[in-house]
Amino acid sequence: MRLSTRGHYGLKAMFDLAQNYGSSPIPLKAVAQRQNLSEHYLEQLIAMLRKAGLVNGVRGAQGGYVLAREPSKINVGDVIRALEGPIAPVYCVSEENPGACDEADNCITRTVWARVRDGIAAVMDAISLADLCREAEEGSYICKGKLPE
Amino acid sequence: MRLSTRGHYGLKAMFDLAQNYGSSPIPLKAVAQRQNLSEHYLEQLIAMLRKAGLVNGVRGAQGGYVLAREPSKINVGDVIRALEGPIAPVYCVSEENPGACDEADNCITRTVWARVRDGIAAVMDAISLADLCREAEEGSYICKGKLPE
DNA sequence: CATAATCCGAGCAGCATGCTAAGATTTCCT
DNA sequence: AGGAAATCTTAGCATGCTGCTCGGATTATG
Repeated sequence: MRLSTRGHYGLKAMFDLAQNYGSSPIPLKAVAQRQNLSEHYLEQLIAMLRKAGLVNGVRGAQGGYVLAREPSKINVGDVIRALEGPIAPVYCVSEENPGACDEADNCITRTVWARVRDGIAAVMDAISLADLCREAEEGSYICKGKLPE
Repeated sequence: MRLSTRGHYGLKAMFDLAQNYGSSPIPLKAVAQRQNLSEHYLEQLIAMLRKAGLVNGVRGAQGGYVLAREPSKINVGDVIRALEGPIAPVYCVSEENPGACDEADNCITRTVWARVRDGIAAVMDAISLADLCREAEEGSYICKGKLPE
């Protein structure tokens, strides 16, 4: 039940771009340094985000990346789906193209996974990049230590 | 964001045991056949469930497995944690022993993962094996086809 | 004592992850 | 014009996890 680093790093990068939204394009090198990520690896992640229409690249010197739309119009679910594919605790309840049960599949467990899927999606779709920026601004989060249990 | 087959198959097996709760021990072979799973593979999964105290094994002929407590006292979260480890979309918000942020980790994203974690746990902890048996009994589920979007 | 079952551990092919590396291309700035 | 800064593209690769299989040891029943 784990996210890969793609989603993890990718959201950090998108948050970084959201914080700098409105200014000139942000080069990946700056994002990588601020977020402490490998620049080359980030290139691959941002390519996926670009293909998903979430960011635009600006080539050449003084180029970089810019969010394709306002931070309030991009939510965590968008970012994660672009990087990790459709949300699906198991293949047969994937958000897109859910595989059919095989004969003996007992669908009771499917209803569980569908509810888990919807729970995850509900959380992710309710948080926009703008929300994250605002929370960071307000300092309304616990940081530099353990999260509360 | 996927469950491995351990959680998937393991819950099916536990549901099977729950449906047969109260009778004599159920041999794994029967579970494997009904749920269409590899018996040898199931052995490994059930070993994890046994170590977690969720099932008891009865050795020898006419042996098998029995739930360690009433189906209403075992929920989906128990099963999944036994098979997949603590719920943690990313390592730094694991339910147990959450790793500390490294210096540059931007904790805003951590709050997202913590909320996702809690969302998953809330769903899983709210469903008991008894609930699943009751739903199966009532037929209050959509089966043999696609789940509703 | 044969049979049915749980237990235990080793092994292993295949796949996804998380990178690194090397370059081709585009654009800005001087 | 030309160099520098950046995006883009493709390939490759080590490592670890997954999803099994296999063989056997142990224990109880009848």
